[in-house]
Amino acid sequence: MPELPDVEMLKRSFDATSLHRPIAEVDVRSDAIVERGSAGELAGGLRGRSFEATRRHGKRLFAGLDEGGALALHFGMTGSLRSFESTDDEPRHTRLLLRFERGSHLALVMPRKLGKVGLVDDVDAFLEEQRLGPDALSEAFDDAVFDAALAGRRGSVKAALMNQRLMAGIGNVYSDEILFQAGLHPRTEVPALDADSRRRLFDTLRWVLCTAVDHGADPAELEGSFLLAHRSEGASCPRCDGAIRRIEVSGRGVYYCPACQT
DNA sequence: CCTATAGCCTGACGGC
DNA sequence: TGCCGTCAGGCTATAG
Repeated sequence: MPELPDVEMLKRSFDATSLHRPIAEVDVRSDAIVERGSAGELAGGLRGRSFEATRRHGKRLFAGLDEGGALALHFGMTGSLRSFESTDDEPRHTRLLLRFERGSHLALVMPRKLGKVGLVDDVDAFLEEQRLGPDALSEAFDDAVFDAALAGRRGSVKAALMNQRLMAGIGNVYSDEILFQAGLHPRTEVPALDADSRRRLFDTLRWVLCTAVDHGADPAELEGSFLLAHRSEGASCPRCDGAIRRIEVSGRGVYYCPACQT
C-alpha cells in the first residue's frame, strides 16, 4: 500500500487518533523491524511520552515526541496503522503496539517485515543522512528541481520517478499511474524527453499525487480515469477500453496500456 | 553514475 | 484438501 498518497492517509489517521496522549505501554513484537537501537531502547524512549505532531516525507512518517526526537516509521510493502479501543480488536500481524492512557491503542501492522521503526533525534538530519530527495508534493519540489533531478540521467523514466534520492514518495504503482496519465511507455528513457515533455511529466506527476490524496488514495474512488484499479493482465484500459498488459522492467511488474502509452 | 540480480519476509491466490 | 509456484504497492547490497 504505502506510497506517498497512502502514507498521507496514514498520517491523517495518526493525527486523528494518537496525538497528545501519554503512552502507557509499548509492545515490540518483532525485533527485526527495529532500527537505530534495540527494541528495549525503543520501548524505553516511548513509554511515558506523547506524540505532539506528525510529519510526512515521501513514504516516511515521523511522529514527534513531547520531549524532543521522533518515532520514524517506514511501512515497507505491507505496513499500515490501525487504531482501536478494545484489546480484542488487535489486528493480525501487529509488529508494534502502543497503548495510550485512557484506553486506545495504535498498532503498526506489517505482514511482511520489510518496514522499519526507530527513534531519531532530528528529522532533518535523518532525511539528509538517508539522502532522501525532496518530498514529491512539497513546495520545494518544483519543475526546476524536477528538471535538475533528471539532468544527465541515462536510465528509464520509471526508475527515476521511483528513485527516492531524486524525489521521495513515488513507488511502483504510482510511477505506473504517472506514466499512464502522461501517455508514456514504461520503457521510455530519460534522455528521450525534451523540455516540453519533462514539464508535462512534472505537471502530470503533481496532478496524479494530488488527485490520489484528494480521493483518499482509494482505488475505488479513483476508478474513473485512473489505471490504479485496473492493475491486472487483460483488464480493460479506463481510457480506451483496450487490454492492459503486464511486463517486467528492472525486476518489477509494470502494468500499462499498449494503445495509450507509446 | 547506472542496471540487473538476489535477498530480506510472509501471505494470498491459482493450478494440479 | 494439500502442495507448489508465482506474485506482491519497498529497499539494500553486490557485481558488472
